[in-house]
Amino acid sequence: MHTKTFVRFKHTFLMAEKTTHIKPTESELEILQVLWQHGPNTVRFVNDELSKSKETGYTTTLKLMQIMHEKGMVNRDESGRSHIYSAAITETATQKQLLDRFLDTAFRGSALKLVMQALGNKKTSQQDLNEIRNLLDNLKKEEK
Amino acid sequence: MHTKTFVRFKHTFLMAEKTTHIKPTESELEILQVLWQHGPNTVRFVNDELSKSKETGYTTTLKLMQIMHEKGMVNRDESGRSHIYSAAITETATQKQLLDRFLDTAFRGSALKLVMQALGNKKTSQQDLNEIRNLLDNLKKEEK
DNA sequence: ATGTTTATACGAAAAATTTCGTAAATAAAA
DNA sequence: TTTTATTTACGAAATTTTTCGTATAAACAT
Repeated sequence: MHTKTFVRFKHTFLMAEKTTHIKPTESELEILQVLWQHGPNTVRFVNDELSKSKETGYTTTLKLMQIMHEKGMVNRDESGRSHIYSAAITETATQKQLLDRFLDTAFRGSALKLVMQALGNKKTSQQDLNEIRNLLDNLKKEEK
Repeated sequence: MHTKTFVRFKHTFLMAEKTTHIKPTESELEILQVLWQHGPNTVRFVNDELSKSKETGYTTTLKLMQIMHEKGMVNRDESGRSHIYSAAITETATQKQLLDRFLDTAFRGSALKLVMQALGNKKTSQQDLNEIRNLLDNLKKEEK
């Protein structure tokens, strides 16, 4: 889908084509994960990867990827007999989208609560904790 | 669905009714949010709340809440004419569930990436940042 | 009492997502 | 060449989620 939004900028209004609303389903996300992780690949490869963690029929994966192509979620190279699919949206952009939505629906928008849950529940490595600490320091500096 | 799990406690094994696999759909989650935020309430109230942010028919909300009741996701008091629904699962337990799942599907399990996105994207308040810092300090102390 | 509003129950349509079977084409193997 | 395997295309069934219409009963107002 496609939504138009008004965005205030200085003293003018601009139309912003919001390419938002990439809303991969759970299955689509699993496929994107494979493509992000391993780069452009065939349906066969993706299906083999998915098969490692769950039952999945070849034509099911194929159909899903064809649909994703229709939606513009993946590109495909049709030059060879087996088509090569690649993600058309970046991992971080998608994560940002999903996170925003998730934050709203699950944590009523409170990033604090989400972060605390994420850190509290899981045993996070010492190194990761340090990285977060650095990020915090940077954020502090930025707002002078 | 309902699963039973063994939980080790001291030197004994106990059967724990794990209300695991609560997988509220997006609509169900919206309803739960209202119940968590405002406490036990009627379908009418919940529907009015939802109506503030989106189109929603009364019987639609009713049906959803009835289904949620069947699933054991909410309790209801049928003593009066208008039934009073209340959340049967806690907000934090549900958040933990959803977060775990979300972490896997969207961030491939990396709490670090998720946290950094959450903090990086959104402008988090100074106070929130401090709270996180405290949490980090506590986590540091705990592992001696 | 009679009509109007407001509830629940419930079936079933509508929409979205996922799974699968089969046909047709191409490549590879025998 | 002839079979066998692999691939895409595609329709449609199966599932899940969401929405809605209608019947029925209770409460309320006139």
